[in-house]
Amino acid sequence: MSFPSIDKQLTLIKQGAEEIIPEDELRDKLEQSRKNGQPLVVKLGCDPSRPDLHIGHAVALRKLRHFQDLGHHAVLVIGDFTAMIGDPSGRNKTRPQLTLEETKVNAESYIDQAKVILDIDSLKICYNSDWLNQMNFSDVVNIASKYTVARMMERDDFKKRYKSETAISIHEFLYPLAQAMDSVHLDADIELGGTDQKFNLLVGRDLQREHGQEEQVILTVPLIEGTDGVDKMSKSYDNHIGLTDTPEDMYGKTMSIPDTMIERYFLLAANADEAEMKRIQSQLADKSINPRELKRELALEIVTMYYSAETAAAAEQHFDQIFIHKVIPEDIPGITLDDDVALVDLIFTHNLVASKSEGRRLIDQGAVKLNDLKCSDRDQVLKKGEKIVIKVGKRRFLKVT
RNA sequence: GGGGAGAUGGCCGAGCGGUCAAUGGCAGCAGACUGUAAAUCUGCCGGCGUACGCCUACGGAGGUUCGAAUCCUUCUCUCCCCA
Repeated sequence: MSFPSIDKQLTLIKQGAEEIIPEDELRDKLEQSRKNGQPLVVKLGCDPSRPDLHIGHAVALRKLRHFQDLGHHAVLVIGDFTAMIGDPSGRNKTRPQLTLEETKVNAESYIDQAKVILDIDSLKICYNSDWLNQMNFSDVVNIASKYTVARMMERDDFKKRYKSETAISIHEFLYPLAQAMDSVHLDADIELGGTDQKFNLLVGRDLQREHGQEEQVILTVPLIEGTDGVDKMSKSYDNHIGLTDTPEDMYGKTMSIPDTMIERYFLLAANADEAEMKRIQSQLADKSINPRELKRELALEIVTMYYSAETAAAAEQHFDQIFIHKVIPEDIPGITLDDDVALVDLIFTHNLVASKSEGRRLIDQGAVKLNDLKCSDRDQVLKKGEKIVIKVGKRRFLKVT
């Protein structure tokens, strides 16, 4: 097996990376591996407590893919055991604990989605319950004795929670230790993770040292902000772009990011290289391009990544139709009326509004259109057999035939 | 074991006997405008009723009061200090 030059490897590895600790050890490891023709073991842990992946997860997955492309040995650790603990990282409260069965189902869909990004043939997948489940209480006491509370409290989120007087359960301290044991078990050379994982990744180094292993190098990637441009992308904030989203949604959601996020998305979500980033930066800086055009480019690129160029082009066309030409889409839900019905009731029962109150409010605000005509009568009744297209806001439609 | 503080709407966070369906910020929704689902401005933002109204809500359960998110008792949970 031959590897690209060290500099070439480093360039790709560093692309979009937040931190590499310590960088000179990475270089050493790369040199060693190149000399011996021995690939590095690169570990990425994933949390199967949620089944849906989004492009935030994809940042780390693509980084892992980079290592695969360089000829290294990628290992995806499914944290089915650690999911039972519930990683508190970046959270301000304890995560719900899941059972092994629950995580198993999630893990399968996770792998299925990760396939789109990773080279599945050369990927090693393992479950950390395989070794963590074997440990007994005295083993746990033993590794727990290797770490002090003061060190645990260095972790930012623990510190914050402690300061803000929110609960920290003892078992949460075990999470970093468990994750570190994964590194020991795999004798990992490099571990990847989001910036919120930095502490956990560093614990891996400590435990490896305890076990007489060469310490892993850690590489963190930024956590991408969600489509609101404010919070970290997360399903629970409802600001995520899911890997299994339809191409239309994926395109549309990308178009909805604030302008300030354009650069970041290109770098983290679209894999833009240095030259491309430079171009984008200068275009944004000198205003030689309408930011909208960059977003189109971005959206097209992202959809292409997860689907195909043709699908992406179709998604773009779909978007233009609806949002620029404001055409009513083809595939809207349709119903037939068997009786006269109040408009408010109809849009409520078909989930176009969350409550009848909201429906009335929207009608008052002129947000409801019947066949493209504003309807301002909150008592509007639709007659049986009437054919009409109802539009609530810009995106909610119902066809009555 | 002892002493103290606290639990408020999706989140953060005011309120501390009536005027509280509860200030404000964030998120969300809509309208205008536009470059799009960007930015900005405006409006809405518990439910049910066409307005007055009714119901449900301020950790749970009781109680005091004409009246409680606000006071009392108790339970659950959290935090701090001392041992």
